[in-house]
Amino acid sequence: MKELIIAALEKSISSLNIDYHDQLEITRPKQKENGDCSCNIALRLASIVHDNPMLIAEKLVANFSCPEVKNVEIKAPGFINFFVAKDYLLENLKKVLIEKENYGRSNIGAGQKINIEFVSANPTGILHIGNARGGAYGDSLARIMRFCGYDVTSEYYINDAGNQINNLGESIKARYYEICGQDYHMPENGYYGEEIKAIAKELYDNYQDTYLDKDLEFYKELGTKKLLNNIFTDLKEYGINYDCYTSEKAISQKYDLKEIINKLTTHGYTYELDGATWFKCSALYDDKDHVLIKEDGTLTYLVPDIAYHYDKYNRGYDKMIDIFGTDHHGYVARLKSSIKALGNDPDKLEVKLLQLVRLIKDGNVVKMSKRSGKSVTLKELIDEVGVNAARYYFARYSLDTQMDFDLDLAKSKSNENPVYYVSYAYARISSILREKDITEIPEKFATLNNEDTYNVLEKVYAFPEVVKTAALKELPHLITNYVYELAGLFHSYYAKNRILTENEIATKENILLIKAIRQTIYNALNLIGVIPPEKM
RNA sequence: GUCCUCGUAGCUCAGCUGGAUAGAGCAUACGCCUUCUAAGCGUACGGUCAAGCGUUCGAAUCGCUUCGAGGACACCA
Repeated sequence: MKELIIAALEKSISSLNIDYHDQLEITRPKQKENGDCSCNIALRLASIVHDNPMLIAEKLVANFSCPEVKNVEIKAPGFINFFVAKDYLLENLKKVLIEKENYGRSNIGAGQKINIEFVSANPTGILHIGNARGGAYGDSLARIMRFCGYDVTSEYYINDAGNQINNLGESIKARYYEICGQDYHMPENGYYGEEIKAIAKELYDNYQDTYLDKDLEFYKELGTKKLLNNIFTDLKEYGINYDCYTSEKAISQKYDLKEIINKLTTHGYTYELDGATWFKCSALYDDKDHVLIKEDGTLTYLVPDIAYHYDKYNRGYDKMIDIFGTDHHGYVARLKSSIKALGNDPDKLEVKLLQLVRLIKDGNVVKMSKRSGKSVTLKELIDEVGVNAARYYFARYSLDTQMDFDLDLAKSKSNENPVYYVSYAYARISSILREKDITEIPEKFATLNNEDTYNVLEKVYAFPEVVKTAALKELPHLITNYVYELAGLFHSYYAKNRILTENEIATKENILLIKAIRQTIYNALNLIGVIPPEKM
C-alpha cells in the first residue's frame, strides 16, 4: 500500500520538475480523521523550492493518481492525507490464514551472519533477576532476527577460569571443611550463596569427610560443573537454548594467549612499565591503558576476553552483538580497542548495555549482591510468576530504562502484568474456536465491513512491519507494545460484536477473522518466548 | 573529579533518524454480565515531557548549560 502511494507521489513530484530523491516518508496518522496514510513531503519541499507548503501540496495532489486511493486531503500546515480502499485488509486476512505461523516472516536479514551473546554469567552463583532481563532481551532479539531472515547464532561465554573460579573453589572447600567440623577460612572475595553451601553439603552427604584431602582443582571443577548445570537448567526452563557455548578454558587451549599479546606488540600497542605489560588502548578508544601481564607474570582477565573476541571475528560474523550490564560499560572501550589493534573492524561489534534492575520489596529498594548471595534468583522468579509473565515483563521495557522490579507485585499475579491481558485474548478466541472452527478460505469476504473489524484488521496488517522495525532497531519491546494493542482491539471488538450468529456466512467470516487475530498474537508472543494458554 | 546511561500523568512505562490535539496500564470515580471467558468493555479524572537557552515552518525528540537519579573509572573479573 505504502509502496503504491510512494510511487505515485514520486511521479507527481517529477512531473513538477522538482529535484528530490530522498526516501519519501509515509506515516500512519494518530488521528483517524487524518487518513490511513499521510505524507509530509510538501513541508520538506517548502524549504527546497521556497514556496508555501500548502500550495506545493495542492500541486502535488493535482498531479497525483493512484487507483487504490479513494480520497486525498490536504491539511495545514501541509500534510497530504490519503484515504484508502479497505480491500487490502481483507486480502491480508487471507494471507495470515494461509501463512499461519510464518505470517510476519521476512528476509530483510538476507542471511547475514549475526552473533548474539547474552547472559554469560560467571559460574560462581545462581542466575539472578538482572540475568533474567538480559536473557529475555537477548533471546527475544535472536528470535526476532531469525524471523527476519538473519542467520543468528546465540552464544553463552563461560568464564570457567581465572581468579573468580579460584575463589569459588576455595569457597566450596571452606564450606565443606565447615560441615566436616574442620577449620577453614573463606577467601577474601569468597562466595556466600546458599548454592555454594548446597554443593558442599551434597559432597558431604555422598562421601562424608573422605574428600578432605582433595586439592583446589577438584573443588573448582566440581563447583563449575554444578553451577553451570544450574544455570543452563534455569535458562532452559526460561525458554532459552543457546546455539553455541564457548568457554574461557577452551579459548586458552585454542589460542596461545602470549601469541595474542605478541600480535598486539607487533602492531605497537603494548609497553612495559613497573614490571607489567600494558595495553596501549588509550591510543585507540579508551581513556586509560590497562595491564595485560601482571608483575607476577599472570595474565589479567582482559587477555582471554581479547582472545575470545578475536575468535568470534575469526568465525566470520557480519555483526556481533554483546549484551552487558551497564556496570561493564567501561569495558567496551578496551574491547573495541583490542579488536582494532588486532586489525579487525570494531564497528562489527555492537555492545548493548542494559540498565540494572532495581528490586523493590515491601516498598523498599533491595541492594543486590552476588557475593553475599543476597538477590532474587531467576529460578525463584519463574516459580513465583511463571515463565510467560517473567519473559513478557522483561521484554516490555527498553534496555535503557532503569527499571524497578516490584517483587510483591509480580508475585500477586495481578493485572499489572499485561501478559494476562494478551493471553486472555488468545484464550477467548481459542474458546470460541472450540465451539466452531472453519478452515476453508473464501474467495471474497462479504460481511467483514464494520469499523471495529477494520480497526483490528489494520493492526493485524501492521504486524510484519512491526517485526521488521523491531529487528532493525533491535528493540524487542516493540513486539510487546504491538501485541498488547492488538489484544486491546480484539477485546474491544469482542465486546461489541458477536462472533457466532444466525447468519452462516457472517459466522464463518467472523471465525476466520478471529483465527487470524489469534495467529498473529501467537506469532508475536512466540518472538518473545511466551506461549499463550488455550484456556484461562 | 572525569566519562557513560537516564529524567514523560500520583505509580510503572511507551512515544525519540523532528510532524498534526504527547499515549497506555495501574491507582481513583462512575456505568456495563438472561447470549461465544467480566483476567473484559465503556466514560471521566490526571501533563510546565526535570529546568533554561539555542537550531527551524515545526522540538518530548537535535545541540549546549544547569539540576536530579543510577553506573563506570584496579597489576579483581
